[in-house]
Amino acid sequence: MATSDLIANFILNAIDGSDSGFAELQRSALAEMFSCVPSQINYVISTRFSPERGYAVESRRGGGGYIRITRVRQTPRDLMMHTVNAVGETVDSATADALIRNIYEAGLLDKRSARVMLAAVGNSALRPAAPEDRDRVRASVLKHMLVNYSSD
Amino acid sequence: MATSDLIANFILNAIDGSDSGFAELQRSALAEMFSCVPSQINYVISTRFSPERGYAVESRRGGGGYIRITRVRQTPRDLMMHTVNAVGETVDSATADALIRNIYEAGLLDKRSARVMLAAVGNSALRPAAPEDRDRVRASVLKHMLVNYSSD
DNA sequence: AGACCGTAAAGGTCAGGGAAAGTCAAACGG
DNA sequence: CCGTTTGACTTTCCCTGACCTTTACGGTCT
Repeated sequence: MATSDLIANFILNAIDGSDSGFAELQRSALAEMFSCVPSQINYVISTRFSPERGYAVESRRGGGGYIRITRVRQTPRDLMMHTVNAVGETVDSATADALIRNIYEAGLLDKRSARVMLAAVGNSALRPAAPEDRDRVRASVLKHMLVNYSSD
Repeated sequence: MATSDLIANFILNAIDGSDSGFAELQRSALAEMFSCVPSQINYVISTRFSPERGYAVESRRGGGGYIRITRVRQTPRDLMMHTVNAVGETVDSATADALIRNIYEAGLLDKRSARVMLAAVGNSALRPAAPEDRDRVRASVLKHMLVNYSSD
């Protein structure tokens, strides 16, 4: 089995085995443990713990740095994940709008958060992005908001 | 946990636990207490108790010197306007983070909305935007979210 | 008493070193 | 070809120490 898969499994176990619901790792320690370069940890995270797969990642650099990986809550997981996947690599304004309204109607979002999300992915908010980047940025922003909303 | 975090928590408790609404500290005593050099106290103050995070700092040197840290309170409306203004045309990730945390600490945002906003303006979410556009997009998204949040 | 001065006791600033995570593109392997 | 692995380089954050500025206090001189 590839090293990356071993690392991914290790992280999964760390999340499941913690009562806090997230895994808090040290990149260099993990790299040491699996005898690989630190940047491979980033590779594993970006390929296996992406928003599309239902994970939110926070980190901090410098002394005492860490990487924290949280999985979205179990309850709304399927519906929310379905939406995140529906977003894809790019999404236009109208579709994003409809998706947000959809999960709001389904009771997965409270009203305030729904409004915040709508504001964030509107054409007006994304005006400063280059036109060719806009739908891609919109998709990324939306996915990040969704996984972080449902990850405690 | 890093020493600076411990010091920051100590100061926060000192503010909360005082009826005067501020903490009055002695830099050298605090440094002694945490076994660090005095200038680390300045580091903690400038990184965690900046005006952007909603704190005002006064101090006095010489015999009987002190550092006084006050949490600034404003009316919700003023704080929100002030924050939107502080964003400006561009805003970097660290500043956006501090601004959101500040209005959350002040009780203007519920926790989930704060999390959603933090996710939306994070470097990770804005990655698809061209690097030279990123701070501008971040500013626009943040302002739109704030304005729409407070309108009701 | 009042002005002046010296010293010690605070806090302030800044640059730098080191620790940790992030980025990116090239090399590798099935 | 595509996913994996690597390492050079960058960015962010923490911590320290050398040096600077301000203030209080006490003593001395007139």
